[in-house]
Amino acid sequence: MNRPVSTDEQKIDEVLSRGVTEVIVKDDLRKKLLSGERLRIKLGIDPTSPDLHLGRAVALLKMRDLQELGHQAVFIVGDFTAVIGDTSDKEAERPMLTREAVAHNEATYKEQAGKLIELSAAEFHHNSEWLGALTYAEIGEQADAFSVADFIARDNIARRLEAGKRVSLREVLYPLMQGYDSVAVRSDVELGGTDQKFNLLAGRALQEKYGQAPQNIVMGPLLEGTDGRKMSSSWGNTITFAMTPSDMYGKIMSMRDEFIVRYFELCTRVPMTDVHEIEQTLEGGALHPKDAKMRLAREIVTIYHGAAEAQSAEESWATTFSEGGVPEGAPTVEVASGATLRDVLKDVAGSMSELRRLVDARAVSEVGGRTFETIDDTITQSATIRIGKHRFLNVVVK
RNA sequence: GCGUCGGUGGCGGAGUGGUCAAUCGCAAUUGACUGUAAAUCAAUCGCCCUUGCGGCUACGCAGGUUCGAAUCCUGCCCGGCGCACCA
Repeated sequence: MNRPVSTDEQKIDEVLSRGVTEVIVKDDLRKKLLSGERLRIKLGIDPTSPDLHLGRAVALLKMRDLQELGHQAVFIVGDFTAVIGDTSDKEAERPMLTREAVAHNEATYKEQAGKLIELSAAEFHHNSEWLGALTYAEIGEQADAFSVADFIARDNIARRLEAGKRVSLREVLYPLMQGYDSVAVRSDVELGGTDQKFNLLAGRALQEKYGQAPQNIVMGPLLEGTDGRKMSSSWGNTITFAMTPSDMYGKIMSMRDEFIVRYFELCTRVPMTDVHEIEQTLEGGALHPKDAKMRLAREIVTIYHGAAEAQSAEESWATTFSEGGVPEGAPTVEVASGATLRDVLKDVAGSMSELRRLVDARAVSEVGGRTFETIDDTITQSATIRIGKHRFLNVVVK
């Protein structure tokens, strides 16, 4: 479990550069990594949502790299912060998480994150252990490390103030809590996204206040979703760890070309020399973007599901979309002979009006067969019905 | 607490008594083109049906005025801002 700490300079430099936007303080961290000292690497996890997406993989892969260098992974489950949470979401009233919910999400997290990191060598802590025990006096003391101006200067706060939006005092407390986590676990390095910069820096400030050496910070970029916007579950542009191999493969294939190289760098462990080569051949036109993407999809699916599954996802994708076949895993319904589209598809479409529109748009057809003309068309033999590009339904006539 | 401005479709944001199911932008869906990419073009984008210049339900909530209200009035709820109160 305690592997020796590696001071391989080349590996260390890759750790400090691949998928990294900023390191604070870079020289100091580099020196520490080279010193052979075993460092404590902190990564906070949010137990509110059980589904990890590829955006999270950036920090987790970084953690993995550091683990391989022999450093100690320290995960903080934000069970306390999740409750008091930051209210930046417009959906107000964040529900109080029950202990069961936290435990459940944590278990899911471990299961999913375990694809990327060595779980058995990682520490897990709950920040309710120490945050819940703080007294008002101590909180006041900590709060003294920051000025109101610091907060107002923050981009996201400033923008909301500008726009006349409400900013809760509670949100201002958030960095204090995250910062104190670093004190509690004696963090040497904290990982996070660039959006976390302020909170990460708060850790340094508080550690100094408590007489600890301030942690170094490694910030990674925020991964774009498949459509180029910020990856967010509400946009539907995420790729989650829990997706089936085919879904994951398909999602990656429908991603914008311009992110291919970025995804290789951030979401895979393909050596950077290969990544650079892919980048160059793509630019030179020697490599078709589709082929690059297929390799990318294979690499990523392999991480989460293994090589065999990746292989069959690729084959399934090829038959479905290149040869007009049917994907595996399409839902199946049984109907009586003579059933009409309206009977069979109203639920799939969402509403009758929607189904009418789809049929009018000639979006509903039998795979390899006719295109339906009206919602009263009947189905007399088993077939696979396709709605638009992505939705399939196997219909079995009894 | 007082004053003031505001709460409209997934989001932003028009509309301020009469064809308003609600201009427009974004997002989304579908078709064409493709590599299930992007870009582009086109259509759709509350629900229901016997598809009609059809019916029903919608503009924070509840009432009211009116032939008629998202638009006016009253009360309540929620948010911003200002002032005060409390210290």
